[in-house]
Amino acid sequence: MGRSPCCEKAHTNKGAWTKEEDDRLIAYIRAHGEGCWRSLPKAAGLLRCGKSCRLRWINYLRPDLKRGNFTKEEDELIIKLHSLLGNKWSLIAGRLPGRTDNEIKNYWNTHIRRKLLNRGIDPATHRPINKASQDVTTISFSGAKEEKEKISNPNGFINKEEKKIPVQESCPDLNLDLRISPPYHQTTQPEPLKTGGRTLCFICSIGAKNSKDCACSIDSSAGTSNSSSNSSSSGYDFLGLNSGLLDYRSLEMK
DNA sequence: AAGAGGGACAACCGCTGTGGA
DNA sequence: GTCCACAGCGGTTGTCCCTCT
Repeated sequence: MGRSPCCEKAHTNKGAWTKEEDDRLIAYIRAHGEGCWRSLPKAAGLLRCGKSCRLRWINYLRPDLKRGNFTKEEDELIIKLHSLLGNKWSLIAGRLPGRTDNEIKNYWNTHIRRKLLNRGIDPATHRPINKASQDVTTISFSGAKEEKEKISNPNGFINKEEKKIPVQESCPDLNLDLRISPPYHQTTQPEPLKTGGRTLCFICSIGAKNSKDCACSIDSSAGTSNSSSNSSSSGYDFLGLNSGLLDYRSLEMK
């Protein structure tokens, strides 16, 4: 049994894409649009697997991609979103126009992770490293895999660049300790966020419908009491998520 | 100058979710 | 309810390039 391979591997190219392959793929998608990736390589005359074509298009050839360095604003937005969503790179990418999940994932692993460590913040939990064990409720779907790193730095110093930087001093300019608190009180219009008569959980409200983290079925009557029209006064339209649209300009760094 | 080591990033692999038969 | 094809996702690997010794 088992699943058949996605393509005939013996007859497909692998590795870096050539200019000619790129041109063929672009021309084909311009003419026929995206979709049906399995049959695309053959139709476009490419000796590539459909998955490879899809990845190449999505990550590098799409015309709406924003190339170049990440801005400081993007940096901070990624950090905030990661603290909320964990390694849900596609969701994070969805909030950053012109950026791809792969790009963000690479950028996280190569730049931001180190940046947070230098600030004395655990990139997995977004808490100060020396306080990571405190009982603070934060939003994160990622596990505590980074315990190893904490254990490997028992003296409170991290990595080569920060030999002289005690972790104890967490960054003064960025508070990433994101929390959810229960509704302060019911507003006059305690309408839960509903779509088609169905109450949406927090996960769904941020666009992760049907995710395994979705709690709609678990607690559909919890009454998240969100009101997008009066979110700021209730303090419960968390990051503007009730509207289903997170505008990063509204994210304010403490 | 040359090799080692590490960083950055493109690409691949394997798994999961979804929809149709 | 089950099987299968497909798209999409996240983790991992491969490779290039730069810096250091």
